[in-house]
Amino acid sequence: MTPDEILAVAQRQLNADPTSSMADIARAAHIGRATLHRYFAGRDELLLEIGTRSLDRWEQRLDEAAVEDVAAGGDGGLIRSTVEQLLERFTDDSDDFGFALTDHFLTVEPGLAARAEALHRREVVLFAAGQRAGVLRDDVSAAWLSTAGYGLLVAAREAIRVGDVPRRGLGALVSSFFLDGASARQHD
Amino acid sequence: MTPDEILAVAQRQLNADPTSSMADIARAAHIGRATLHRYFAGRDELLLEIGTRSLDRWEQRLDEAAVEDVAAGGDGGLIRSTVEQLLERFTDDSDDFGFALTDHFLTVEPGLAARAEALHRREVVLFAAGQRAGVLRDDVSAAWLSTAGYGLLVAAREAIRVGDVPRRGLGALVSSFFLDGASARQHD
DNA sequence: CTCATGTGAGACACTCCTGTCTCACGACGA
DNA sequence: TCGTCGTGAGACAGGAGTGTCTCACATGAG
Repeated sequence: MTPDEILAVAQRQLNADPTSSMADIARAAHIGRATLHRYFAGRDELLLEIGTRSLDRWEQRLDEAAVEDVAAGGDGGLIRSTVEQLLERFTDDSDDFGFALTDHFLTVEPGLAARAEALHRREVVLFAAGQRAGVLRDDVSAAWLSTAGYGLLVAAREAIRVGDVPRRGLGALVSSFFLDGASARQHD
Repeated sequence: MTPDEILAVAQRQLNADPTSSMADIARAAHIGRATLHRYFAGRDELLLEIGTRSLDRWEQRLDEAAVEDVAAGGDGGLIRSTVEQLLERFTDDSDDFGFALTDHFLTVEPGLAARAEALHRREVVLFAAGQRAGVLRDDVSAAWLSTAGYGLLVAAREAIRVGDVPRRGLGALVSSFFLDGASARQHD
């Protein structure tokens, strides 16, 4: 069993129960606790690795979408579709990294928090460009738009947990709600 | 120091650090650890009490808003303003009970989970009525609308934690975003 | 003044998790 | 076949949190 496979199991286990101990994780991976310690020196290191990978994924999504280019371009339609695409990808990713969204250790660890803050700022740049281009409302701060998107990801994870909503199409649901909100649209 | 005052301190402490121990909480309340144990038999009981009170508050908000009556009335405008009012109240309450939104123990504890599920259903009734009245979009489930509202409360708490957004007016921000989303409105 | 009550401080045993270590086993290549 | 390497299992000590108990002290009522 490779470190990557162990990490995947650990993520699943921690998503199910964020308080899982090293012994719980080792059991879920069908390996000895000592073996788990050979790969990851301690629980903190394991969490740190997962947190790092979740930020890697986030960063990768922003890179794929070329948010800086899109923002600089100022094309409203492109910005809007980029936001949609990002939210759908994020929603898919939240399957893997869901617990990282709200885990206290991961939000407190200085290195991770700094990286998360930097990625957050990249998003804010995109949202601000959308506001200037007239496709996103500008009566609220771009930072709030980004944070609201985060909240909807937490909601998506919760909806899956409870089983309220089918996983299929959840990404579209998130991005659609993000853009249009809950009101009935007057221009159908 | 009364039990209520102790609980208030405990909530503040747990909001700041959800992993706080009984000793941390006692220290924050400037009381002895034994005294804390006299009021609350154990950590679980303390958390349970806080969780119960957060659900009490939630229930109280739904009662105040008379959601069943409003839903049965079918008046679209009233439903809409009730949703706005609820979200603003919830946002204010999240100051006190923020950590309860995502705490694992509180979402897992069977009694609390059952009560939360019941309150969630009351909200869904209101949202469904809004859909029938034509003021809320009906291309997504009413359950998702309720869960999305929950996500925005998590976002509001996060925004305050980071300091991105002034607390004043945050309730209006949440309810406005919930209803209208992030898109620029075409009919300004 | 005296006594009862509530409190803080400390001690204690217990549990759980962690991190380390050793040892025996089995697979695998030389 | 024989060694090597990775692994699982178990033992161990240390630390942290919990829950209980005792005791000394202060406050306040009678």
